[in-house]
Amino acid sequence: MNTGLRKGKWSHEEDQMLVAYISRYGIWNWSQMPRFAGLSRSGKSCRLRWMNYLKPNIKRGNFSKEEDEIILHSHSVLGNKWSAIASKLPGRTDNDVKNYWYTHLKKRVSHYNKNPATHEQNGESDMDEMEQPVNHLNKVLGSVRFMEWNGMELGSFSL
DNA sequence: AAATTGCCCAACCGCATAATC
DNA sequence: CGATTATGCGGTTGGGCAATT
Repeated sequence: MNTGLRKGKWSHEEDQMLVAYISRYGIWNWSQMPRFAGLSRSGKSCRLRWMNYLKPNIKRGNFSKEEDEIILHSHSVLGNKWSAIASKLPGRTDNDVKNYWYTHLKKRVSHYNKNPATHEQNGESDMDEMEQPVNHLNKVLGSVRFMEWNGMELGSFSL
């Protein structure tokens, strides 16, 4: 049964609508919000998009060596507790950590476990180009609007 | 130049837990 | 209280792009 809700990648316009709505009314109920915001999306989809992409202060760009260390160590202690691991990394989301783990870190683990002291010396890190953490919201909203939106009390959203 | 393979990650799904009725 | 509804989490994957053949 098709519910008529959109799925898949978020368009620029949808991003705008979600941010515009949340910036005005905050987060009160994910499952009801999309119809008030004029979005043909499930609440789940909206929440995910916000949490992983549109929410302020999300760090983008490559992970630092320090972040690698924290993830590798935390994972060795906690296992696949992505949310718990991400909470140790300001600005990183659980999804990002999970993706990064599977795509970049997992292959290092056997070596890391056997030889934690030396795992650093092979220059296997992906940190080379010093790339600027592009704020995607600038593309979405334009920097002026973004600033006034980002400047408002984020605490009132309860993240 | 075209086809194939590999890599990456945004977003999905199902389920567990928490909140609300 | 039990039932229903909302949120949060982790595993998984579709599809785009890059690299390779």
